[in-house]
Amino acid sequence: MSKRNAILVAATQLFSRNGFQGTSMAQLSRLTDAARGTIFHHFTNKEDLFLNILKNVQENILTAFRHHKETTCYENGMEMVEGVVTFYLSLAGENEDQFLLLHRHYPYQMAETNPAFRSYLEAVYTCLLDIFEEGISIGILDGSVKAESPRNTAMVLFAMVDGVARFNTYNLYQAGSLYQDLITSCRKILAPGS
Amino acid sequence: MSKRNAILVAATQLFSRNGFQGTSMAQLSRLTDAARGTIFHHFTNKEDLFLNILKNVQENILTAFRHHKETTCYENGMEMVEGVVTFYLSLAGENEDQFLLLHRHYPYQMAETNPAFRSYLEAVYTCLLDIFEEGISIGILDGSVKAESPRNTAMVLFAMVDGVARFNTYNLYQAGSLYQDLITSCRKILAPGS
DNA sequence: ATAAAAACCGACCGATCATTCGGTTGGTAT
DNA sequence: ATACCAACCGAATGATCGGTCGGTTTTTAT
Repeated sequence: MSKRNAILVAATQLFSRNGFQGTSMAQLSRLTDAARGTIFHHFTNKEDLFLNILKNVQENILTAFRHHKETTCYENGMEMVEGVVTFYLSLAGENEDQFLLLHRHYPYQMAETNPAFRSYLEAVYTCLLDIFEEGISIGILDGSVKAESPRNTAMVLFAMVDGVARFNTYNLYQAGSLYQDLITSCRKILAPGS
Repeated sequence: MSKRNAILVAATQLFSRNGFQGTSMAQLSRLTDAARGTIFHHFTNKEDLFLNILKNVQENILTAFRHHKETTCYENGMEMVEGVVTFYLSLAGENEDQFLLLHRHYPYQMAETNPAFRSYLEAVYTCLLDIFEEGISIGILDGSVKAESPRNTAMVLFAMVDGVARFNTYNLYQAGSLYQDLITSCRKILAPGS
């Protein structure tokens, strides 16, 4: 792995666990065995490093979902939504650092003033909401789902799934066993009335 | 208002908007017209200041819900849950800074090592989940709600409500009009099958 | 083999950080 | 009037911060 990549990986870990402002370039230098000057050779400044991490996160998530969509097919819309929810949770489990980064408030704070941050974040959430919405819309056509506004229902659904995932990162309760309840709630939200 | 209180209010604003590590005592001193020494007269250090803020947040939320419970009564469990959801959203709207603080990751990071932080956060979420669970349990008894595990259903429900509230703070989309969809989803999750 | 380019290094810089401390002020009890 | 104490102040401190720069090593292309 190139040193530039090693820096990105280590910085993702540090930024997600200790926060952007809670991470010093000295820490990052120690963790990567790269001199501080080397880090600034690859990235113009600390913020640029963070932006590149966010770019990685965005590409990773978009690629993963594109691949998921191409390699799986479902009987109907309801099954597709359920599959997407399951895939989202497993992806969040495999890439803990990247998702923890998205669960911190700092990226969204940056997005208020820096359009580059905003566009990466928008890309992530637009992608996620689009997939949820697509499953819902398909489900409405094939009769497996009933929803008034597919977009709004997708938002509420995603808020629920992401909320459960985030609740786990709080480490206040062991909420890991909520998967079944989550899926059940999804089905109830989408199910057409008998 | 006492200077100590003014410091607490201003610090809540700064910590929630710029983060704990993104706020300097110099900033806080400027915003409160209090010398830096004065802040350290009232609070032993920056972390102790943050802990006192979290204590305020906890007391505020617990008091608000206790008052809400004492002054309102509902026809059945389903109505109670719906009322609690509505009250939670309005409370979050009135105390933006306090809830934004809870939506940042830093308090939970502190809770990993500092038991005082952990106990305040646990108190908040235990209170919230208890109220959701109570509504669900009452609803099961009066027939307005059906749920397998009241506690787990309460968690999923709360994750959904809080997830929507948080989504608004991202300022990526205008998700403010999700209230109706949220309530609808709540009812669908809890509704007994015809 | 050689030259150009890219990667890498760490001492150094000015700014800023949380915290300390010696001292002043204003109110209150005696 | 005196003594006391909590509230308040701001200059000083040492550590740490992000970032720079001149120079060395490694890689690549010719």
